[in-house]
Amino acid sequence: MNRDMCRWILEFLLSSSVVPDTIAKKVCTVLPLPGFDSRLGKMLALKSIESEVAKALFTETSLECLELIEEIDCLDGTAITQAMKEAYCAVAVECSVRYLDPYPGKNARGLFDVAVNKTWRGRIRKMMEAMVLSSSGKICHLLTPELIEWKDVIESARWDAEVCERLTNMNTRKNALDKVRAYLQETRASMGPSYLESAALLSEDVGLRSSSGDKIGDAELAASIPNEGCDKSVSESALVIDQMNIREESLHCSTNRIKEGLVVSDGSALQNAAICMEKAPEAGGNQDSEQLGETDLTQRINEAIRKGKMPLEDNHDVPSTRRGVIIIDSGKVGPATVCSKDHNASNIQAERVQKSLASSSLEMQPLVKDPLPDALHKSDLVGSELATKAMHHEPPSENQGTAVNVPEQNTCWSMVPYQPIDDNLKEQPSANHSNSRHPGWMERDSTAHTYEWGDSFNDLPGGSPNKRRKKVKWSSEEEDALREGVKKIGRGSWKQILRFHSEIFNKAGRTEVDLKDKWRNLTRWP
DNA sequence: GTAGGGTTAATA
DNA sequence: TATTAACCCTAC
Repeated sequence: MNRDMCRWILEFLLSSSVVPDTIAKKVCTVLPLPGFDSRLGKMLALKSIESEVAKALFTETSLECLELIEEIDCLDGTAITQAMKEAYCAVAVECSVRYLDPYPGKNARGLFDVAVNKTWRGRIRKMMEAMVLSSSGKICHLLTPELIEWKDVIESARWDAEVCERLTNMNTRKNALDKVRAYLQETRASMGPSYLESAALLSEDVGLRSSSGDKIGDAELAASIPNEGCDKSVSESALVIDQMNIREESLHCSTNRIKEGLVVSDGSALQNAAICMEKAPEAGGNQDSEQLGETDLTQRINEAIRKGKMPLEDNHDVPSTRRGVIIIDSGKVGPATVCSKDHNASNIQAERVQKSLASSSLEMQPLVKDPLPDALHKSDLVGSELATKAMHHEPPSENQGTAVNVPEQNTCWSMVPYQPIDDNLKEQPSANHSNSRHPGWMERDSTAHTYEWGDSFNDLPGGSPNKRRKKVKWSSEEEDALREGVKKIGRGSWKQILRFHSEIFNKAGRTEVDLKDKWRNLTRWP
């Protein structure tokens, strides 16, 4: 089959939302694929993300795909949009919170720890380190202040039961779905229709115009076809097929390889030498490559990574799989990231990382005590609450996600009432709340009489009970904490906001009622 | 636990 | 004295 036709078909399949993901994947495996451009690489990554959206189940695959798209966009000079940043952040949060349970059963806490290690202490921390250590001025656009802020929150959930409870009361999955869908919609729109769709539309137009007596030339035909990645001078010339051939000669990026092989992500080589990759073997493939197992391939890549920087020329020594391999080298030392359905190779990588994380998690367990008392574990997991929790959380294993039956793209069976963060919305009743109450000595009972803070304890029950507290003006720190709490948790969840920033609000002995009153003051006047 | 009306005290 | 912020009370 003509390589251009293969490209057009693949582009159409990847760009079409109506083509089932399974069919697109199947075609990818049977087409004799040519070298690919960044557009197809991006489209394939988008398709992978859409696949997870359809299952309402986010894994690190989506994070990796978003990181890959960011690198492609940077190379192409495409701006990294706010929607993409928000989507990445939301998925990162969901990838951890999905394993979170404020009243964990056996091993539940360990799974959350592993997720935090993989996503936040591994992936995102490396981003931060790369930003700090990078001498080339490499900027990771996905590393936003919001993401860094979330890192602290997620980390604190490992030992702070209140944060843990607050996170589980937030519907991070729906938030991630919303953000990712918005990003996908925006990106699909910006990428425009596929070549086949454009050609079909154009042919209709040509037919109409021909019938009306107008003529259309080759140049006009070519100019009307979207042709990202191609020089303008080329796009202005003659036939579209010629353009596609020229583009193919000048670009070396295999979407198929992204999907089928390993992606060793690294920035500087992307910036300095574009994407260095193996030329995909033509039909029949490279015999040596086929004889080498993917396990060997993975080991050799990891070995190269362990040594430090993997020289570009070394890529030629890396045996290609049947579909090839993309090696993107930046000189950054890090584990090979797996972005594929290539289970033989990627599972080995994943297992290696998981073993490492599991061992570190086991080391942590004797040192970190579960902050929740046993009584909470027992008393709260009863009746309808238990049922609600079962709905709230999917089985705490990424592998189990594939078993979830999601017949429709927009269906999320494990959805819980959305916890709004909009100031104008009221928080939904919490599915998880403790019946236990442990008021601090500074915390007032709303039904009790009040006292001056300066009063001694001896004055309290027996003294004059109706004294008002001395007025304590709100500091800017308290106001900022309140605004942040309302933004993140939602207006009306004063108790949760109080707990979230207890270190700030406790200084002046604020109560949840104080927070409510203060917010009323802050929003009362324009 | 929260909302909303009422009260009090500081300040211009 | 009017305004405002902080605090109190009570119904839900």
